[in-house]
Formats: sequence, structure tokens, C-alpha cells
Amino acid sequence: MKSKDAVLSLSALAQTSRLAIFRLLVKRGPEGYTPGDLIQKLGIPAPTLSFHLKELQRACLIEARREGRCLYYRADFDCMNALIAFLTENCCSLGSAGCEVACAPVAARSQPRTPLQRKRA
Amino acid sequence: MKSKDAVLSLSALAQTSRLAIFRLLVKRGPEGYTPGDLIQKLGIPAPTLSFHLKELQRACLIEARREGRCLYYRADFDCMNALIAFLTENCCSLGSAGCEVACAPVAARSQPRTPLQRKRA
DNA sequence: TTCATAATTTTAATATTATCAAAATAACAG
DNA sequence: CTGTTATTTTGATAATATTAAAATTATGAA
Repeated sequence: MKSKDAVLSLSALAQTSRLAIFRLLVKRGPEGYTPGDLIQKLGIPAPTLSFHLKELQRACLIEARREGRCLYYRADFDCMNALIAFLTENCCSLGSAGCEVACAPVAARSQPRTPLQRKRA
Repeated sequence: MKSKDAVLSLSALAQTSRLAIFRLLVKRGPEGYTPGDLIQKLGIPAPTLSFHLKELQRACLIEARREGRCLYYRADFDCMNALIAFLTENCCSLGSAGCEVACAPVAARSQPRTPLQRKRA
């Protein structure tokens, strides 16, 4: 990851609402949340939320998929990994100290499937 | 570390000049650099540099000590540790996965002492 | 097609942040 | 005290970010 990309990612996370959104999406895992879900949970007006989601997307920290009429946003763990790697390598003098940090969604391991997913199986 | 502090730290690092300053200070280790050093290395005007140093200091990412008529700024590794811990715990779903990231200056481990340090020993 | 809902985009106003020149301050040497 | 160097503060301007309201697009159902 280049310094320029790191600044972009850091900027995206350096805002109260966006950090809150991202934390929710991380906790949620691969299934993701729709903007509607996030509006309910965070109380952010729709246009404002949309703006912040776009910022996070621009920094490649989240990605969206469409399912019917809903969009589902989820955290991009590869990108978050890259950011943490950049910080530990460049801002920590740790270098490759044998400690491989790998971000992965907790939810991916043992979460009940959604009704939609069950329908498909 | 609270979410509010994390936003402050992230904001401080989310700017090209400040990230560059911080990376230099991390590489440098405990001895630190004076504003004059940084002006030479980065070509930033003195008032702009001073502004950015204060921002980094406000986020507790760097600290200063005076030595004669010079100020020496150095990275605050405890604070950086706290930030990385926050990110891995809250934005990575890693939790305490047995991977303890600890930031420390490379310079602290195996760098030839400065003339000043030799004089004191 | 027409309607209702989900989500985004545009617009526009406000707030925050960055930049840098000029003046002010701090520390020291003579 | 006076002059010199290092650094910060002030203050003015430019750039960017934030947000709400209104308009627009897209989707699925009737």
C-alpha cells in the first residue's frame, strides 16, 4: 500500500459517523447491512449516510452488492489488512517481526444463514 | 482507547505532510528531530510545519523535549500502539487473537549512540 | 404501465482545515 | 542589554468536508 492510499483510508476512517458505520459493518461480516439498516441503527439522514458510504467506498474500505431492490454494504477486509500492515510497517518500526495481523470477519465463522440464503440452498 | 480518541489520531495521520512527518519521526526513534531538521528534509514552511506538529501533538502521537534552544520531536509509541490496538480490535474482528502488536522504535534496539549519549556515559 | 419504496445524486449553505507571510516569543552568546 | 537563531503565534485567504433538502434514478409489485 502506498502512502497516498493510506492517507485516503485514514481520511475515510477519521470521521465519527464513518468510523461508526465501518465498525458496524466489520462486526456484521460478509452479509452486510443496507443503508436502511444503518439509518435505523445510527440515526443518520439518508443523504448524509449515502455521502459517507461513498467516501468509505472511494477508500476501498467497503464494497456493495445489490440484492433485489436493496444494496448491501460490507467491510473490505483485504483493504483493512493493507492499511494495518502499512501502519505497523511504516509507523511502528515493527517491520516483519513475525507477527502477521490478518483481519477477518468474526461473523464469517459461525453465523446462522439469512432466510434468503436458506431459500437458495 | 475510545472511539473519539481514535478519530483524533486518525485525523492527525490522514494528511500527507503529517503522515510524512510522523514516518520520519518513527524511523528516527527516541532522539527525535528538530523542526529545523524536518524543514530541511520535507521542504515545508516553518509555520505550516509548526501547525502540523501541534496537530500531531494534540493527538498525542508525538511529544517534544527542549534541549538548549532546540526542540526535539519524537514519536509517541505508546499512543501509536493504542491506535493500532483499537483498529485491530474494533475494525478487524480480530479481538485478542494471540497476536500482540507492540510498536517500538527500531532505533532503540541497535543504533550507535549519539555523540551526546556517549559523552554522558 | 403505474405506483410505492429504496437509494442516490445534486444543490447549496455552513463549518472545518490547510497554507503561508509577517510579527512575536524563547534561549542563548557576547 | 543587544544581536542571533529557532520556533511559534497571529491573521488572512484558500481549499475541503459536512450536511440537509429537493430532485432523480432504479426496482419490484399491482
